[in-house]
Amino acid sequence: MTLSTGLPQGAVPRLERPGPLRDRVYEALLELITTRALKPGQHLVESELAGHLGVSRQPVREALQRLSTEGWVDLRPAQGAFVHEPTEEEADQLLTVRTLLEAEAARLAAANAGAAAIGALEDLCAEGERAVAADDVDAAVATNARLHAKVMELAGNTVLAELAAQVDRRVRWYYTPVARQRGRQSWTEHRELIAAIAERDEQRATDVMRAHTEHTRQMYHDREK
Amino acid sequence: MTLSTGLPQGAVPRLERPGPLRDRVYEALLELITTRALKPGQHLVESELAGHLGVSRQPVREALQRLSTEGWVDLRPAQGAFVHEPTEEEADQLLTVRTLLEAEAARLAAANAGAAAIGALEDLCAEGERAVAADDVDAAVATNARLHAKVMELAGNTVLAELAAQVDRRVRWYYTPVARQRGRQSWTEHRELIAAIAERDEQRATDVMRAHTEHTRQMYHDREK
DNA sequence: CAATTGTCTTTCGCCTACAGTCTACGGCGC
DNA sequence: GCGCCGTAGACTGTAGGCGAAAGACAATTG
Repeated sequence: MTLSTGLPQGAVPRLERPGPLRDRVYEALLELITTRALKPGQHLVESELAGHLGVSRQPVREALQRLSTEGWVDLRPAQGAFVHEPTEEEADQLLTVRTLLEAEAARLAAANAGAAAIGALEDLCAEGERAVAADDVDAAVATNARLHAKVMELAGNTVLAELAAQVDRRVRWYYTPVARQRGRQSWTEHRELIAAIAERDEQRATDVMRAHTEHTRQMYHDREK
Repeated sequence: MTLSTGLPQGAVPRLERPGPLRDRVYEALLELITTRALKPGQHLVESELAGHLGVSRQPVREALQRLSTEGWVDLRPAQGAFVHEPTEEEADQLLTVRTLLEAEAARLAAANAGAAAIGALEDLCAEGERAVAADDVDAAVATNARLHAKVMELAGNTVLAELAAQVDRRVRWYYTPVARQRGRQSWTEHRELIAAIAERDEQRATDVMRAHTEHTRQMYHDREK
Protein backbone atom coordinates (compact mmCIF):
# COMPACT_ATOMS: atom_id res chain seq x y z
CA MET A 1 0.00 0.00 0.00
CA THR A 2 1.18 3.52 -0.75
CA LEU A 3 0.33 6.90 0.63
CA SER A 4 -0.82 9.80 -1.53
CA THR A 5 2.80 10.86 -1.79
CA GLY A 6 3.64 7.67 -3.57
CA LEU A 7 6.05 6.69 -0.85
CA PRO A 8 5.87 3.16 0.49
CA GLN A 9 4.44 2.99 3.97
CA GLY A 10 7.47 2.36 6.12
CA ALA A 11 10.05 4.18 4.04
CA VAL A 12 10.15 7.28 6.18
CA PRO A 13 11.56 6.17 9.51
CA ARG A 14 9.17 8.54 11.24
CA LEU A 15 12.24 10.60 12.18
CA GLU A 16 12.80 9.13 15.55
CA ARG A 17 12.23 11.46 18.39
CA PRO A 18 14.15 10.94 21.57
CA GLY A 19 10.83 10.02 23.10
CA PRO A 20 9.73 10.98 26.59
CA LEU A 21 12.70 11.52 28.81
CA ARG A 22 11.17 9.53 31.65
CA ASP A 23 11.14 6.42 29.50
CA ARG A 24 14.78 6.69 28.67
CA VAL A 25 15.61 7.30 32.31
CA TYR A 26 13.50 4.27 33.17
CA GLU A 27 15.38 2.07 30.78
CA ALA A 28 18.70 3.42 31.89
CA LEU A 29 17.95 2.71 35.52
CA LEU A 30 16.55 -0.72 34.75
CA GLU A 31 19.70 -1.49 32.86
CA LEU A 32 21.80 -0.35 35.81
CA ILE A 33 19.80 -2.50 38.19
CA THR A 34 19.75 -5.65 36.11
CA THR A 35 23.46 -5.40 35.47
CA ARG A 36 24.05 -5.06 39.21
CA ALA A 37 25.69 -1.67 38.75
CA LEU A 38 23.14 -0.59 41.34
CA LYS A 39 23.19 -3.13 44.11
CA PRO A 40 20.16 -4.43 46.01
CA GLY A 41 19.42 -2.34 49.06
CA GLN A 42 21.25 0.65 47.71
CA HIS A 43 19.68 4.02 48.34
CA LEU A 44 18.87 5.82 45.12
CA VAL A 45 18.99 9.56 45.59
CA GLU A 46 16.97 11.46 43.05
CA SER A 47 19.25 14.44 42.75
CA GLU A 48 22.30 12.22 42.34
CA LEU A 49 20.75 10.19 39.56
CA ALA A 50 19.43 13.35 37.94
CA GLY A 51 22.84 14.93 37.95
CA HIS A 52 24.50 11.77 36.76
CA LEU A 53 22.10 11.39 33.85
CA GLY A 54 22.09 15.08 33.02
CA VAL A 55 18.39 15.62 33.54
CA SER A 56 16.16 17.16 36.16
CA ARG A 57 14.70 15.34 39.12
CA GLN A 58 11.22 15.10 37.65
CA PRO A 59 11.87 12.44 35.00
CA VAL A 60 13.90 10.51 37.55
CA ARG A 61 11.03 10.57 40.00
CA GLU A 62 8.62 9.30 37.39
CA ALA A 63 10.97 6.54 36.35
CA LEU A 64 11.48 5.50 39.96
CA GLN A 65 7.77 5.30 40.57
CA ARG A 66 7.30 3.08 37.56
CA LEU A 67 10.17 0.90 38.73
CA SER A 68 8.44 0.73 42.07
CA THR A 69 5.13 -0.53 40.70
CA GLU A 70 7.00 -3.18 38.78
CA GLY A 71 8.88 -4.35 41.83
CA TRP A 72 12.40 -3.24 41.00
CA VAL A 73 12.73 -0.68 43.75
CA ASP A 74 11.01 -0.11 47.07
CA LEU A 75 9.70 3.38 47.64
CA ARG A 76 9.75 4.20 51.33
CA PRO A 77 7.68 7.30 51.99
CA ALA A 78 9.59 10.46 52.76
CA GLN A 79 12.79 8.55 52.46
CA GLY A 80 13.29 7.60 48.90
CA ALA A 81 13.92 4.69 46.61
CA PHE A 82 15.93 1.60 47.42
CA VAL A 83 16.85 -1.14 45.01
CA HIS A 84 14.67 -4.09 45.89
CA GLU A 85 16.36 -6.92 47.77
CA PRO A 86 15.30 -10.32 46.52
CA THR A 87 14.49 -12.92 49.13
CA GLU A 88 14.49 -16.67 48.86
CA GLU A 89 10.76 -16.81 49.27
CA GLU A 90 10.05 -14.17 46.69
CA ALA A 91 12.28 -15.76 44.11
CA ASP A 92 10.43 -18.99 44.60
CA GLN A 93 7.04 -17.33 44.29
CA LEU A 94 8.08 -15.49 41.17
CA LEU A 95 9.21 -18.71 39.61
CA THR A 96 5.92 -20.35 40.47
CA VAL A 97 4.07 -17.60 38.68
CA ARG A 98 6.43 -17.71 35.76
CA THR A 99 5.90 -21.43 35.41
CA LEU A 100 2.19 -20.83 35.34
CA LEU A 101 2.29 -18.09 32.74
CA GLU A 102 4.78 -19.78 30.48
CA ALA A 103 2.95 -23.07 30.60
CA GLU A 104 -0.27 -21.39 29.58
CA ALA A 105 1.55 -19.57 26.81
CA ALA A 106 2.89 -22.87 25.54
CA ARG A 107 -0.58 -24.33 25.56
CA LEU A 108 -2.03 -21.42 23.63
CA ALA A 109 0.89 -21.46 21.24
CA ALA A 110 0.25 -25.12 20.54
CA ALA A 111 -3.37 -24.29 19.86
CA ASN A 112 -2.64 -21.39 17.53
CA ALA A 113 0.70 -21.96 15.88
CA GLY A 114 0.94 -22.10 12.10
CA ALA A 115 3.64 -23.68 9.99
CA ALA A 116 5.56 -20.44 9.50
CA ALA A 117 5.62 -19.78 13.21
CA ILE A 118 6.97 -23.22 13.95
CA GLY A 119 9.70 -22.64 11.41
CA ALA A 120 10.66 -19.44 13.19
CA LEU A 121 10.82 -21.31 16.49
CA GLU A 122 13.06 -23.95 15.01
CA ASP A 123 15.34 -21.28 13.59
CA LEU A 124 15.67 -19.71 17.00
CA CYS A 125 16.32 -23.06 18.57
CA ALA A 126 19.04 -23.84 16.07
CA GLU A 127 20.58 -20.45 16.73
CA GLY A 128 20.61 -21.16 20.43
CA GLU A 129 22.20 -24.55 19.95
CA ARG A 130 24.90 -23.00 17.82
CA ALA A 131 25.57 -20.46 20.55
CA VAL A 132 25.87 -23.23 23.12
CA ALA A 133 28.17 -25.21 20.86
CA ALA A 134 30.36 -22.16 20.47
CA ASP A 135 30.35 -21.58 24.24
CA ASP A 136 28.91 -18.13 23.65
CA VAL A 137 26.93 -17.89 26.86
CA ASP A 138 25.63 -14.38 26.32
CA ALA A 139 24.25 -15.21 22.91
CA ALA A 140 22.64 -18.35 24.28
CA VAL A 141 20.94 -16.43 27.06
CA ALA A 142 19.75 -13.75 24.64
CA THR A 143 18.39 -16.30 22.20
CA ASN A 144 16.68 -18.08 25.04
CA ALA A 145 14.84 -14.90 25.89
CA ARG A 146 13.86 -14.41 22.26
CA LEU A 147 12.58 -17.95 22.01
CA HIS A 148 10.37 -17.60 25.05
CA ALA A 149 9.16 -14.25 23.75
CA LYS A 150 8.28 -15.86 20.45
CA VAL A 151 6.27 -18.57 22.14
CA MET A 152 4.49 -15.87 24.09
CA GLU A 153 3.79 -13.99 20.89
CA LEU A 154 2.30 -17.08 19.31
CA ALA A 155 0.00 -17.44 22.27
CA GLY A 156 -1.67 -14.29 21.02
CA ASN A 157 -2.67 -13.05 24.43
CA THR A 158 -1.41 -9.52 25.00
CA VAL A 159 -2.33 -9.37 28.66
CA LEU A 160 -0.59 -12.63 29.37
CA ALA A 161 2.42 -11.46 27.41
CA GLU A 162 2.79 -8.26 29.36
CA LEU A 163 2.56 -9.97 32.72
CA ALA A 164 4.96 -12.66 31.63
CA ALA A 165 7.42 -10.09 30.31
CA GLN A 166 7.64 -8.42 33.68
CA VAL A 167 7.83 -11.61 35.66
CA ASP A 168 10.37 -13.04 33.26
CA ARG A 169 12.61 -10.06 33.53
CA ARG A 170 12.65 -10.20 37.29
CA VAL A 171 13.20 -13.93 37.29
CA ARG A 172 16.15 -13.47 35.01
CA TRP A 173 17.53 -10.88 37.39
CA TYR A 174 17.31 -13.22 40.35
CA TYR A 175 18.60 -16.21 38.48
CA THR A 176 21.30 -14.79 36.25
CA PRO A 177 24.04 -16.58 38.14
CA VAL A 178 22.14 -19.81 37.71
CA ALA A 179 20.96 -19.36 34.17
CA ARG A 180 24.42 -19.25 32.75
CA GLN A 181 25.17 -22.71 34.03
CA ARG A 182 22.28 -24.62 32.60
CA GLY A 183 22.70 -23.77 28.95
CA ARG A 184 22.90 -27.17 27.39
CA GLN A 185 20.06 -29.14 28.85
CA SER A 186 17.81 -26.16 28.44
CA TRP A 187 18.00 -26.38 24.66
CA THR A 188 17.16 -30.02 24.39
CA GLU A 189 14.05 -29.17 26.38
CA HIS A 190 13.33 -26.39 23.95
CA ARG A 191 13.42 -28.87 21.11
CA GLU A 192 10.88 -30.99 22.87
CA LEU A 193 8.66 -27.98 23.47
CA ILE A 194 8.71 -27.01 19.82
CA ALA A 195 7.90 -30.54 18.80
CA ALA A 196 4.88 -30.50 21.09
CA ILE A 197 3.74 -27.19 19.67
CA ALA A 198 4.25 -28.41 16.13
CA GLU A 199 2.07 -31.40 16.86
CA ARG A 200 -0.48 -29.03 18.37
CA ASP A 201 -0.43 -31.16 21.48
CA GLU A 202 -1.58 -28.65 24.07
CA GLN A 203 -1.26 -30.94 27.04
CA ARG A 204 2.26 -32.00 26.20
CA ALA A 205 3.33 -28.43 25.44
CA THR A 206 2.04 -27.35 28.84
CA ASP A 207 3.79 -30.19 30.61
CA VAL A 208 7.07 -29.68 28.86
CA MET A 209 7.13 -25.98 29.59
CA ARG A 210 6.19 -26.63 33.19
CA ALA A 211 8.98 -29.15 33.58
CA HIS A 212 11.33 -26.76 31.85
CA THR A 213 10.81 -23.92 34.28
CA GLU A 214 10.65 -26.30 37.19
CA HIS A 215 14.14 -27.46 36.31
CA THR A 216 15.27 -23.88 36.63
CA ARG A 217 13.83 -23.78 40.12
CA GLN A 218 15.57 -26.98 41.11
CA MET A 219 18.83 -25.65 39.78
CA TYR A 220 18.34 -22.52 41.86
CA HIS A 221 17.73 -24.38 45.08
CA ASP A 222 20.78 -26.53 44.52
CA ARG A 223 22.91 -23.60 43.58
CA GLU A 224 25.22 -22.86 46.48
CA LYS A 225 25.83 -26.39 47.60
CA MET B 1 3.35 -5.80 77.05
CA THR B 2 3.70 -2.18 78.09
CA LEU B 3 6.08 0.58 77.19
CA SER B 4 8.02 2.53 79.80
CA THR B 5 5.30 5.13 79.72
CA GLY B 6 2.87 2.56 80.99
CA LEU B 7 0.81 2.75 77.84
CA PRO B 8 -0.39 -0.54 76.36
CA GLN B 9 1.23 -1.32 73.03
CA GLY B 10 -1.59 -0.87 70.57
CA ALA B 11 -3.46 1.90 72.37
CA VAL B 12 -1.98 4.73 70.36
CA PRO B 13 -3.39 4.41 66.85
CA ARG B 14 -0.08 5.44 65.38
CA LEU B 15 -1.81 8.66 64.37
CA GLU B 16 -2.53 7.96 60.75
CA ARG B 17 -0.97 10.37 58.36
CA PRO B 18 -2.76 11.40 55.21
CA GLY B 19 -0.12 9.49 53.35
CA PRO B 20 1.52 10.56 50.10
CA LEU B 21 -0.74 12.79 48.10
CA ARG B 22 -0.10 10.92 44.87
CA ASP B 23 -1.53 7.77 46.38
CA ARG B 24 -4.72 9.45 47.39
CA VAL B 25 -5.02 10.99 43.94
CA TYR B 26 -4.42 7.55 42.47
CA GLU B 27 -7.19 6.02 44.51
CA ALA B 28 -9.53 8.88 43.78
CA LEU B 29 -8.99 8.55 40.04
CA LEU B 30 -9.29 4.78 40.16
CA GLU B 31 -12.56 5.17 41.98
CA LEU B 32 -13.79 7.62 39.37
CA ILE B 33 -12.83 5.25 36.58
CA THR B 34 -14.28 2.10 38.04
CA THR B 35 -17.53 3.85 38.87
CA ARG B 36 -17.73 5.07 35.28
CA ALA B 37 -17.72 8.70 36.38
CA LEU B 38 -14.84 8.98 33.92
CA LYS B 39 -15.87 7.25 30.76
CA PRO B 40 -13.65 5.10 28.55
CA GLY B 41 -11.91 7.15 25.88
CA GLN B 42 -12.29 10.35 27.81
CA HIS B 43 -9.37 12.75 27.71
CA LEU B 44 -8.00 13.40 31.17
CA VAL B 45 -6.43 16.83 31.36
CA GLU B 46 -3.92 17.13 34.13
CA SER B 47 -4.67 20.71 35.05
CA GLU B 48 -8.40 20.03 35.18
CA LEU B 49 -8.01 17.08 37.48
CA ALA B 50 -5.52 18.99 39.57
CA GLY B 51 -7.90 21.90 39.97
CA HIS B 52 -10.82 19.65 40.66
CA LEU B 53 -8.95 17.75 43.36
CA GLY B 54 -7.36 20.85 44.80
CA VAL B 55 -3.78 19.78 44.23
CA SER B 56 -1.00 20.59 41.83
CA ARG B 57 -0.32 18.82 38.56
CA GLN B 58 2.59 16.81 39.90
CA PRO B 59 0.71 14.31 42.06
CA VAL B 60 -1.84 13.97 39.28
CA ARG B 61 0.86 13.16 36.75
CA GLU B 62 2.34 10.53 39.02
CA ALA B 63 -1.04 8.97 39.65
CA LEU B 64 -1.79 8.91 35.92
CA GLN B 65 1.49 7.20 35.15
CA ARG B 66 0.80 4.53 37.69
CA LEU B 67 -2.68 4.06 36.28
CA SER B 68 -1.06 3.75 32.90
CA THR B 69 1.29 0.94 33.89
CA GLU B 70 -1.65 -0.90 35.38
CA GLY B 71 -3.70 -0.58 32.24
CA TRP B 72 -6.40 1.82 33.38
CA VAL B 73 -5.44 4.72 31.16
CA ASP B 74 -3.49 5.04 27.94
CA LEU B 75 -0.76 7.64 27.93
CA ARG B 76 -0.24 9.04 24.45
CA PRO B 77 2.99 10.99 24.27
CA ALA B 78 2.68 14.76 24.13
CA GLN B 79 -1.05 14.37 24.13
CA GLY B 80 -2.07 13.18 27.51
CA ALA B 81 -3.99 10.49 29.30
CA PHE B 82 -7.12 8.79 28.07
CA VAL B 83 -9.27 6.36 29.98
CA HIS B 84 -8.60 2.95 28.54
CA GLU B 85 -11.28 1.54 26.26
CA PRO B 86 -11.90 -2.15 26.85
CA THR B 87 -12.19 -4.33 23.78
CA GLU B 88 -13.86 -7.68 23.38
CA GLU B 89 -10.54 -9.34 22.79
CA GLU B 90 -8.87 -7.78 25.76
CA ALA B 91 -11.68 -8.67 28.12
CA ASP B 92 -11.40 -12.24 26.98
CA GLN B 93 -7.65 -12.30 27.44
CA LEU B 94 -7.92 -10.81 30.89
CA LEU B 95 -10.41 -13.43 31.88
CA THR B 96 -8.11 -16.15 30.61
CA VAL B 97 -5.34 -14.86 32.79
CA ARG B 98 -7.64 -14.48 35.74
CA THR B 99 -8.79 -18.05 35.37
CA LEU B 100 -5.19 -19.14 35.39
CA LEU B 101 -4.21 -17.16 38.46
CA GLU B 102 -7.28 -18.00 40.49
CA ALA B 103 -7.05 -21.66 39.68
CA GLU B 104 -3.48 -21.77 40.85
CA ALA B 105 -4.43 -19.89 43.98
CA ALA B 106 -7.13 -22.44 44.68
CA ARG B 107 -4.63 -25.25 44.24
CA LEU B 108 -2.14 -23.67 46.62
CA ALA B 109 -4.89 -22.88 49.07
CA ALA B 110 -5.94 -26.50 49.05
CA ALA B 111 -2.35 -27.48 49.72
CA ASN B 112 -1.82 -25.03 52.58
CA ALA B 113 -5.15 -24.41 54.24
CA GLY B 114 -5.58 -25.12 57.93
CA ALA B 115 -8.78 -25.73 59.82
CA ALA B 116 -9.12 -22.15 61.01
CA ALA B 117 -8.74 -20.84 57.48
CA ILE B 118 -11.41 -23.15 56.18
CA GLY B 119 -13.72 -21.94 58.87
CA ALA B 120 -13.14 -18.38 57.76
CA LEU B 121 -13.95 -19.34 54.20
CA GLU B 122 -17.18 -20.97 55.26
CA ASP B 123 -18.14 -17.90 57.23
CA LEU B 124 -17.61 -15.72 54.20
CA CYS B 125 -19.59 -18.12 52.07
CA ALA B 126 -22.48 -18.09 54.50
CA GLU B 127 -22.37 -14.32 54.54
CA GLY B 128 -22.55 -14.24 50.77
CA GLU B 129 -25.45 -16.63 50.70
CA ARG B 130 -27.31 -14.50 53.20
CA ALA B 131 -26.71 -11.45 51.00
CA VAL B 132 -28.07 -13.28 47.97
CA ALA B 133 -31.08 -14.48 49.93
CA ALA B 134 -31.75 -10.89 50.95
CA ASP B 135 -31.31 -9.69 47.36
CA ASP B 136 -28.56 -7.39 48.52
CA VAL B 137 -26.54 -7.44 45.33
CA ASP B 138 -23.87 -4.98 46.44
CA ALA B 139 -23.12 -6.95 49.60
CA ALA B 140 -22.99 -10.17 47.60
CA VAL B 141 -20.50 -8.68 45.16
CA ALA B 142 -18.39 -7.29 47.97
CA THR B 143 -18.37 -10.57 49.84
CA ASN B 144 -17.48 -12.35 46.64
CA ALA B 145 -14.40 -10.19 46.33
CA ARG B 146 -13.46 -10.86 49.93
CA LEU B 147 -13.85 -14.58 49.47
CA HIS B 148 -11.58 -14.64 46.45
CA ALA B 149 -9.10 -12.46 48.29
CA LYS B 150 -9.13 -14.87 51.20
CA VAL B 151 -8.42 -17.82 48.95
CA MET B 152 -5.59 -15.85 47.44
CA GLU B 153 -4.27 -15.08 50.92
CA LEU B 154 -4.34 -18.75 51.82
CA ALA B 155 -2.30 -19.52 48.75
CA GLY B 156 0.52 -17.67 50.48
CA ASN B 157 2.12 -16.38 47.33
CA THR B 158 2.55 -12.63 47.47
CA VAL B 159 3.58 -12.22 43.87
CA LEU B 160 0.64 -14.22 42.65
CA ALA B 161 -1.65 -12.24 44.91
CA GLU B 162 -0.51 -8.90 43.59
CA LEU B 163 -0.91 -9.88 39.98
CA ALA B 164 -4.29 -11.41 40.66
CA ALA B 165 -5.44 -8.33 42.52
CA GLN B 166 -4.75 -6.13 39.51
CA VAL B 167 -6.24 -8.50 37.00
CA ASP B 168 -9.24 -9.08 39.19
CA ARG B 169 -9.95 -5.42 39.56
CA ARG B 170 -9.90 -4.85 35.83
CA VAL B 171 -12.01 -7.91 35.18
CA ARG B 172 -14.56 -6.61 37.63
CA TRP B 173 -14.56 -3.30 35.80
CA TYR B 174 -15.27 -4.93 32.47
CA TYR B 175 -17.79 -7.34 33.83
CA THR B 176 -19.71 -5.34 36.40
CA PRO B 177 -22.88 -5.39 34.31
CA VAL B 178 -22.59 -9.16 34.07
CA ALA B 179 -21.49 -9.93 37.58
CA ARG B 180 -24.62 -8.61 39.17
CA GLN B 181 -26.74 -11.13 37.32
CA ARG B 182 -25.02 -14.30 38.25
CA GLY B 183 -25.22 -14.08 41.98
CA ARG B 184 -26.93 -17.27 42.92
CA GLN B 185 -25.16 -19.98 41.01
CA SER B 186 -21.87 -18.37 41.87
CA TRP B 187 -22.28 -19.17 45.54
CA THR B 188 -23.09 -22.82 45.09
CA GLU B 189 -19.85 -23.03 43.17
CA HIS B 190 -18.10 -21.34 46.03
CA ARG B 191 -19.38 -24.03 48.37
CA GLU B 192 -17.94 -26.66 46.13
CA LEU B 193 -14.63 -24.85 46.01
CA ILE B 194 -14.39 -24.64 49.77
CA ALA B 195 -15.24 -28.31 50.08
CA ALA B 196 -12.41 -29.16 47.72
CA ILE B 197 -10.01 -26.98 49.67
CA ALA B 198 -11.16 -28.52 52.95
CA GLU B 199 -10.44 -31.96 51.58
CA ARG B 200 -7.06 -30.69 50.42
CA ASP B 201 -7.90 -31.97 46.97
CA GLU B 202 -5.65 -29.78 44.85
CA GLN B 203 -6.83 -31.09 41.53
CA ARG B 204 -10.47 -30.67 42.30
CA ALA B 205 -9.94 -27.19 43.76
CA THR B 206 -8.18 -26.18 40.57
CA ASP B 207 -10.89 -27.57 38.38
CA VAL B 208 -13.71 -26.03 40.35
CA MET B 209 -12.13 -22.60 40.31
CA ARG B 210 -11.41 -22.91 36.60
CA ALA B 211 -14.99 -23.87 35.89
CA HIS B 212 -16.15 -21.06 38.12
CA THR B 213 -14.35 -18.32 36.23
CA GLU B 214 -15.12 -19.96 32.92
CA HIS B 215 -18.80 -19.64 33.74
CA THR B 216 -18.25 -15.92 34.11
CA ARG B 217 -16.75 -15.82 30.65
CA GLN B 218 -19.67 -17.71 29.17
CA MET B 219 -22.08 -15.37 30.83
CA TYR B 220 -20.20 -12.45 29.34
CA HIS B 221 -20.30 -13.77 25.83
CA ASP B 222 -24.00 -14.47 26.08
CA ARG B 223 -24.71 -11.15 27.63
CA GLU B 224 -26.30 -8.96 24.97
CA LYS B 225 -28.28 -11.62 23.21
C1' DC C 1 27.66 5.80 82.08
C1' DA C 2 23.25 5.54 79.83
C1' DA C 3 19.23 7.65 78.24
C1' DT C 4 17.29 11.61 76.29
C1' DT C 5 16.81 15.68 73.88
C1' DG C 6 17.99 19.29 70.87
C1' DT C 7 19.90 20.48 66.58
C1' DC C 8 21.51 19.79 62.04
C1' DT C 9 21.94 17.79 57.63
C1' DT C 10 19.99 15.29 54.06
C1' DT C 11 16.39 14.17 51.02
C1' DC C 12 11.84 13.91 49.68
C1' DG C 13 7.09 15.84 48.43
C1' DC C 14 4.84 19.29 46.30
C1' DC C 15 4.30 23.69 43.79
C1' DT C 16 5.27 27.14 40.21
C1' DA C 17 7.24 28.54 35.95
C1' DC C 18 8.85 27.94 31.24
C1' DA C 19 9.64 25.60 26.76
C1' DG C 20 8.22 22.22 23.20
C1' DT C 21 4.62 20.00 20.57
C1' DC C 22 0.24 18.76 18.90
C1' DT C 23 -4.53 20.23 17.42
C1' DA C 24 -7.96 23.17 15.68
C1' DC C 25 -9.46 26.94 13.26
C1' DG C 26 -9.48 30.81 10.06
C1' DG C 27 -7.57 32.99 5.97
C1' DC C 28 -5.65 32.55 1.45
C1' DG C 29 -4.92 30.86 -3.11
C1' DC C 30 -6.62 27.89 -6.76
C1' DG D 1 -16.36 25.88 -3.41
C1' DC D 2 -12.26 23.11 -2.06
C1' DG D 3 -7.90 22.34 -0.24
C1' DC D 4 -3.63 24.04 1.81
C1' DC D 5 -0.98 26.77 4.78
C1' DG D 6 -0.17 29.59 8.74
C1' DT D 7 -1.19 30.97 13.15
C1' DA D 8 -3.05 30.80 17.76
C1' DG D 9 -4.46 28.16 21.66
C1' DA D 10 -4.01 24.37 24.80
C1' DC D 11 -1.73 20.80 26.94
C1' DT D 12 2.07 18.17 27.99
C1' DG D 13 7.18 17.69 29.19
C1' DT D 14 10.89 19.48 31.85
C1' DA D 15 13.24 22.40 35.04
C1' DG D 16 14.13 24.55 39.37
C1' DG D 17 12.71 26.08 44.15
C1' DC D 18 10.65 25.96 48.78
C1' DG D 19 8.88 23.79 52.91
C1' DA D 20 8.81 19.65 55.78
C1' DA D 21 9.77 15.15 57.54
C1' DA D 22 13.18 11.57 58.84
C1' DG D 23 17.67 10.08 60.43
C1' DA D 24 22.27 11.08 62.64
C1' DC D 25 25.06 12.93 65.92
C1' DA D 26 26.53 15.37 69.75
C1' DA D 27 25.59 17.77 74.04
C1' DT D 28 23.21 17.46 78.37
C1' DT D 29 21.23 15.56 82.43
C1' DG D 30 19.95 12.05 85.75
